Amino acid sequence: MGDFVKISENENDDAVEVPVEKNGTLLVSNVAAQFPGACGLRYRPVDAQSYRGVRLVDGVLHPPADGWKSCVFFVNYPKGPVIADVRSQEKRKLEESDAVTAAKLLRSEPRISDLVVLGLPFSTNEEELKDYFSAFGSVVLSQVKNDPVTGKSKGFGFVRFADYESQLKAMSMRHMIGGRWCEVKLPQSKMYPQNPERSRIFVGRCPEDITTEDLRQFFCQFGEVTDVYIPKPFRSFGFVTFANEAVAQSLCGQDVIIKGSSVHLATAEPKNAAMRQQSRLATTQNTLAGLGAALGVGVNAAATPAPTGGFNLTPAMVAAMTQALQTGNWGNVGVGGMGGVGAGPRQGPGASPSNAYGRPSGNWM
DNA sequence: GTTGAGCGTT
Repeated sequence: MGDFVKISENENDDAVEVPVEKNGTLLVSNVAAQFPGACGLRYRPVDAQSYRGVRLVDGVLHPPADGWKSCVFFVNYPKGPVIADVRSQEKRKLEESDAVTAAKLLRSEPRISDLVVLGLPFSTNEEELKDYFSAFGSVVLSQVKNDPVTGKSKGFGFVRFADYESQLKAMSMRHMIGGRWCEVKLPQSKMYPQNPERSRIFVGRCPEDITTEDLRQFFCQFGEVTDVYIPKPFRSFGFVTFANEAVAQSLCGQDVIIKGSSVHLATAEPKNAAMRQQSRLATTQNTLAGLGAALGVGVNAAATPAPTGGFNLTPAMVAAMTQALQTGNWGNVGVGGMGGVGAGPRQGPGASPSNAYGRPSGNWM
């Protein structure tokens, strides 16, 4: 039984040893403690030229057949469409599609977010909270939530940093504040509302020898896979369900190579739901056009050729953006920049310094 | 004057 797993960010980076649980599994949370934002692991089996994902169930990573000691594992991050990995699977034979171009452009820094601080001493005030977290970087928001009637602290609050690096640092460790261990997490309110129907993708053109395990191994590089289904008798397609619907949606419309076969990924929504989706998209065209303008790209959900210089966003990209517009969360779409999109609140480094102790403007609707 | 998992009166 190995005590540690060697994990590194990239092939050339030094590995970090992350402890294995008593039952031989590895917790994603432990990986994320060393690699903030990590959502999974992949590795190179000796007999394979492509990466293989580590099985992930409910935040628990299960050891591959050869165990944790067999090789170094690499960190997966949820940065929206994982184009680079798809392309390596395809041996870079395919032309760069519009979706790939769009995804590369859209794939910038992760977002800054307010962070919830749990477990504060009831005596800690907003100034002390800010002073503590200033050790990690510039604090642009510090709040302690009080009981409306008693006026006393409820023992939790919120902080926000001016830059994402500070946020990562603060999120990657526990904090001793006023003599108590406190937790710092992304707020629940910022989590994606998951729609089970949109978390599932259709995998078409499957070869007959494909197994649910093949699909699971391939798709877990993009995010946590919660279910794989191949109808019996074999009908050349299957379904893969992700824990995060944005991951599923980011893959739709692509062709990927699995076990040497080009399979097609599409939305698994029923037809009537797809129709409703279409009309919903139509209503957001103006907003998306504004987004496209901000990014300097053409936006066209029908993927017709752009006049000049720009490129199109596929329906899958538009779907991901639409979701972001509706939830106010761009985290899994990866659209960078604090301003100019024209949808959703603007908040953060650009906000006035007098915001330091309160009245955050980030209301996320 | 007490408490101790959680999620934000604007």
